[in-house]
Amino acid sequence: MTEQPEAQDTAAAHYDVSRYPRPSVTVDLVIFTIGEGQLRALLVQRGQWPFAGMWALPGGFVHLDEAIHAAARRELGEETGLAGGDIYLEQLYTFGEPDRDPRTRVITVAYFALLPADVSRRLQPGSDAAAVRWFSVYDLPELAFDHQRIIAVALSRLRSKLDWTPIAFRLLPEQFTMTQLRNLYSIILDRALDKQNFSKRMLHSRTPVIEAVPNAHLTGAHRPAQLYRFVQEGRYEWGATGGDGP
Amino acid sequence: MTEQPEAQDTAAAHYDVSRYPRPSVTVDLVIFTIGEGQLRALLVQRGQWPFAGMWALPGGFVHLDEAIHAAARRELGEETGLAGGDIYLEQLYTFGEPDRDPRTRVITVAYFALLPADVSRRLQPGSDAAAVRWFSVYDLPELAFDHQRIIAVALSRLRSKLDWTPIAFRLLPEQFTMTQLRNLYSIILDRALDKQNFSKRMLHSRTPVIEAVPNAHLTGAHRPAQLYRFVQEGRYEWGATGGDGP
DNA sequence: CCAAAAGTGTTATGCTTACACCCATGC
DNA sequence: GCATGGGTGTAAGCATAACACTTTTGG
Repeated sequence: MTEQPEAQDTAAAHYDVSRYPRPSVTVDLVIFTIGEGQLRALLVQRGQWPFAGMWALPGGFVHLDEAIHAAARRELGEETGLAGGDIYLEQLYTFGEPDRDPRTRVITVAYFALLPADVSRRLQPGSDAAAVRWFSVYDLPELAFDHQRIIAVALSRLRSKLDWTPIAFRLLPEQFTMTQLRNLYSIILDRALDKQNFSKRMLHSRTPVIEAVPNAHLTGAHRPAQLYRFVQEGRYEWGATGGDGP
Repeated sequence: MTEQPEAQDTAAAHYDVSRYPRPSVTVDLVIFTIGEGQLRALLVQRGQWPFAGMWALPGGFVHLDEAIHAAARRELGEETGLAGGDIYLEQLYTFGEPDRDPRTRVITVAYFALLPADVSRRLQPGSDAAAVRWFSVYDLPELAFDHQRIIAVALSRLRSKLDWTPIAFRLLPEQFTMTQLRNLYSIILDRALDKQNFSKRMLHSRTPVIEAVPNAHLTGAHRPAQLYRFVQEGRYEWGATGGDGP
């Protein structure tokens, strides 16, 4: 029977539910951003047992009166100082091996977030002088708990979503050049991409996803580059952003 | 800080972890099968408050010393009588709105399972004369909790995985005709599929996924149909079956 | 003038789609 | 022999991949 431990019917069954031993439930966040030509994730250094001194994903407990996605967004805000709900946040997977935390049984619902490059650059990670740092996902330190695996799963999800959802734009400023966009894909997919074919795919696809910003050009050391913006053509199907669920 | 509620460091922090209020954690199962030309899901009728008399997904508590995927597989065995680990089982999503269960805070990790048509046909659902039944996913009764939504998410996941993973074969017997396979896709995707093009896609794809069984034909009312089988060409990348994780 | 980066065009390939057609069996 | 479902073939269209080329700026 649903919600019943041993498929037993008892008259007082609706009181039993709270008598069973309960695990702790946390959320852990894989916060991605693009910085200095690298895909980076935000990590915090642990101050105490277990895994004292090691780096770990930001996270925390889910409050009893709080939705899981709300806990994830709260943690995101606490960790980055970004209050707005405009940061991409998606539930990743739930990890719950009995021995993943030596203290007690802890089940963690992992989320991943995407910070636009310009946002994370303005950010003061660890403004309280705490040990909070961006790490390249291809050069991670030894991680606490099963966080290595969580990041691997997050990276895998990010990669696979890259070419069938417009998720990439959540890592870029509102306006960007074609080269920036291509570099983003190149960094995440970890392989070279043909300049022209990439551009064609983006601009001349059946349902166009980006459009040129009129009279907007990025002036730099060489020929000015056209600026593009993402176009949401009537609400795109995102994975899961604001609410709780896909 | 990870695993800490308020990002505070205290000396006795490793004792604090178990003092915080903890939610109950369950697993709920969306068990799919193909029966009588329909995509069906297994439901159980609730005997008590809350939602007494209504239909719900099979599920139960995660034991404290038990991995989540182990709990899901245990429930699958209890509900279907199938002990083997050869049934496809994949973590779907974690639902945890504070009010989704009127008894107390219950977070549920939803899984979906795929039963081959021949297996579910041999099955005695509700052998203990309990109210356990297969329902067409396109004609569901009113459901308890947020189970309607869980099924919707499961169906969506099943559909999207259909054409980039060999997940369909987990719903068919080991050998099947091309028409059976096409009907399966047709039922799940809820649209007609061209006979020849479907066959071509299956047989002449770059990495072939099925192969003809030599000298095996299904004899019926008309021309005998070739039997095919799935070919795993060196361990395919499944979503998540046995272990815990994608 | 020249290096560097932006942007354009052309061809080949391969998968998908839409159809038209033949084959084998039971009644 | 004929209805029914199983199986094969072909041509058009679209998207991608590979690659050579022109344009525009700053120094």
